[in-house]
Amino acid sequence: MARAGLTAERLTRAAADLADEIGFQNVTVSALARRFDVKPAALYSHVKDVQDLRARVALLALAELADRAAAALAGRAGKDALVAFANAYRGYAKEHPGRYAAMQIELDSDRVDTSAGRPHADMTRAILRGYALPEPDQTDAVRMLHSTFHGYVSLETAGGFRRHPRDVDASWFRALDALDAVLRNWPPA
Amino acid sequence: MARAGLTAERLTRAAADLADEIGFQNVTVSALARRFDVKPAALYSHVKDVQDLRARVALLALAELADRAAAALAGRAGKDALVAFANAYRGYAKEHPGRYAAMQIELDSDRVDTSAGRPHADMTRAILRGYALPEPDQTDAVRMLHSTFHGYVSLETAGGFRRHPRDVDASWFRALDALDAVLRNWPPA
DNA sequence: GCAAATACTTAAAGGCTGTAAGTTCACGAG
DNA sequence: CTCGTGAACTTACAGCCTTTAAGTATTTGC
Repeated sequence: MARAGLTAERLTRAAADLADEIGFQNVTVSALARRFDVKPAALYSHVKDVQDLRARVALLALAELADRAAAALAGRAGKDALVAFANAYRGYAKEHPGRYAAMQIELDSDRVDTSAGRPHADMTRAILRGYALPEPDQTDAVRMLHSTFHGYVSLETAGGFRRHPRDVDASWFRALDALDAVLRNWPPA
Repeated sequence: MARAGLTAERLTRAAADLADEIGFQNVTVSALARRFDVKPAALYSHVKDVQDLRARVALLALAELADRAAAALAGRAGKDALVAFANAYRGYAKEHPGRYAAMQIELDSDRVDTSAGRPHADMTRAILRGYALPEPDQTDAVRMLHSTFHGYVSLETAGGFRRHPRDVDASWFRALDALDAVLRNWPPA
């Protein structure tokens, strides 16, 4: 009986793919074991429990998205950077719905600190360089940007916009226009 | 053996309370049966299955939130209305995290159409009355507002803003200022 | 007061998580 | 080359959850 060659990393990648295929909620130790033609118990040597597995998927997704966003941001500034980042974000979420869903779980702060937490915050701030906002406005703006991106993608994925005929991409670009406008003219406290 | 007096409505309300207490994910037929001192199988006379139970909680939450939002909106216009609606939304989500989480599941469109779907869309449009936006800008703005509200609340609840000392309420109010500003001066296509 | 509808229980199958103990394979040391 | 040790995987099992089917008890309405 040849061994399957399980690894925490291989399991994580496979779990991420599984999440994109069948939904993050349906990623289970049993389903993953089935994919490797192995008994469920075998996974517990590589992964603590199902929470651990899901957290690993979340961190993988955070890292992947950070890479994409960094690439999109390279050499751009101002609205260009804003749009590129936003589209990278939305594109990743649409392409990898399971991974994106994974990112929304609550991670232990130690896990996030030691890995993909920093890059995100730093990068979102990079978008704002062109708009020259002082603190704490910058933090407020970062939070608003992240909220809008996440909210839009999340509602879109959940089908929340499907009840109106207006083109969903068009609304997205208008939202980016609006964000650019408000960043260029950030209201005083 | 006195009967428990189960009803779809009573079960739904109890499930909603349970969701707020232990998290929507943890709302299970068994847990709910335990709360009524009844065997799990008893619930299946009143509710189709666990999906049905969860959908009912979602619809309950949608209706409750619609009521609150309507009350908040009464007699207000412009930025006043925007802020009142937004605070009602966020307040409900923070007060009822389980119910709020329930609202995010995908509902069969027939369910939503026949109940709490309409009021929401109509109400959000009521906010915009003071800003006099033509279509399709109005739809775009509705989508952006909803995205920002949902995104902010969702990230806040998930602890996404906890890594920075900036006051979370302050950022929220600045986001509302920004939304008001952008609505008053909606960028042309 | 009785028949029929309703409310709930018992029973049971099937799936998932997770632990413990057993077996088998791979690999380095002698 | 073979032996032993540790890692990889399986078997076995306990516990919990969902859901259906069949049985019992209680309420309701005629």
